[in-house]
Amino acid sequence: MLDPKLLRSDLENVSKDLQRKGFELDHALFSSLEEQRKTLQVETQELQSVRNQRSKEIGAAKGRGEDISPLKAEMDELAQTLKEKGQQLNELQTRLQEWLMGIPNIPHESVPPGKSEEDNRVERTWGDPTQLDFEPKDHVELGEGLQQIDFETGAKITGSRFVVLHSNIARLHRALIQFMLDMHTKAHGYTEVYVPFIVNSDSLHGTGQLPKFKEDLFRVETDNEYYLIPTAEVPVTNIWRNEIVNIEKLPIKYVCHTPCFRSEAGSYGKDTRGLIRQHQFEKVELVQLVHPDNSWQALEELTGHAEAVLQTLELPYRLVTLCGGDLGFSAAKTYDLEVWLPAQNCYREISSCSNFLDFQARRMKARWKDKESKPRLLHTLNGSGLAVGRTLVAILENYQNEDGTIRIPKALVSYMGGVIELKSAD
RNA sequence: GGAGAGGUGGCAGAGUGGUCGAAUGCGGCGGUCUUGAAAACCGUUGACGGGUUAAACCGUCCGGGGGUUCGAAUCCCUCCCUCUCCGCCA
Repeated sequence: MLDPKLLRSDLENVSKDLQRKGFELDHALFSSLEEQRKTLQVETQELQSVRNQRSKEIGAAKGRGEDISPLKAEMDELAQTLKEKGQQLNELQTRLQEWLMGIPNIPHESVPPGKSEEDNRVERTWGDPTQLDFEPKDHVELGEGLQQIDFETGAKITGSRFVVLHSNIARLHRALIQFMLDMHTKAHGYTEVYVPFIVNSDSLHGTGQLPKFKEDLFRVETDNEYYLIPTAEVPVTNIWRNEIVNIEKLPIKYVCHTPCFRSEAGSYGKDTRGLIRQHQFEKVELVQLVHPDNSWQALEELTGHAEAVLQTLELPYRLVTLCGGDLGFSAAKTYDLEVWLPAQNCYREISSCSNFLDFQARRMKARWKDKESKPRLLHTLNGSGLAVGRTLVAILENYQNEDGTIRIPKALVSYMGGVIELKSAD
């Protein structure tokens, strides 16, 4: 959520900045709601003030044993007016709040203009695209060839966009998770957390998935309004919802492995082949809560932590800055890491690292405080470190041999119990 | 699932219709004392919103929502959460 004070004081510029995200701000609506709110709020508060004063007088008069019935009659009318005004104010504030919740974050000035991913800016490339002296197979062909990736059974058990992994590919999938968690805890100073995979709607409002993106979520059928998490970002960031953290604890850095569940509404027909876009996938997520002065530096660092995983696995990738139009709802700036996939002959997203500034923190009331000052909003960041399924895809495709076997990256051999190659007999 | 107890400020904990945003203790901050620190003593210390150049000032908040009342932390309804015991169970 944006700062309402900013909207009141600088509507023109906010509006201009939001256009870079392709968002049209309704000036007239805001101005009119805001004006009504102000008038009503002042009126209501004045009435409340009178009521409080009169009530005290009644109390005092009663204490002296006086007749209070004339005073009470006067109060009846006041109470009635107050009730009406109060209700109007409530409705208005709810409307304003909902409207505000639907406004995306303002893109940072360094975010390139543009409408779609074609306008994203490539910042740097690491490694050379893998050269194979044979026709590369894609991960589906490789996995099915080894009889260790089984989409048909996934579809039978549940439906499309689900998968069953077998034997050493299942193990490699697990090895990747352990490897990533170990790296981020040991080398990058993150604390590992384990969190619920089902969350309530308050948490989803906090990080920005609700109210606008309900159709992307799986709702759990219970009396409570519960959802499966679309990313660990939701439960992990919400650890600090409605909390005030002592400045000495900053920065807070969490790493968390969870499954992620996404309905993928609106992506019908897109990436229908393979592991790239599943309803259920594993992700190791990096989350930071930092002092507002440090969030831009933290974004560079966090992105570097995700890059380190790719580098250690020796997977070629590039780093792009998302353009305004491709930027997510809550983010002020996002770096995507795109890994090279030989079979597709292109780079594909494997990590997304964002700075949200105080946008999520304001929704969540996640604040920090030092000795002298009042509570102030934190800045939040997160990034994939990395998406596990897509990393598996990248390894299969980049480390394939002509006969369809797969070499295991050096860094993973110990996690694979010494296995150095995936073969169909496994 | 059954029975019971409870949710109050950073924490602990009093408060059962008015002068209660809330005693007291701890913690925090400032000071006295001290070469310094500790102890002791004194003072101070909630959040959010409106308002103001700044202040003054005003409002809201005692788990959430609703109700009764001139007036609610306190009474009623409802939901959520925590704890204890029993049952079941990875």
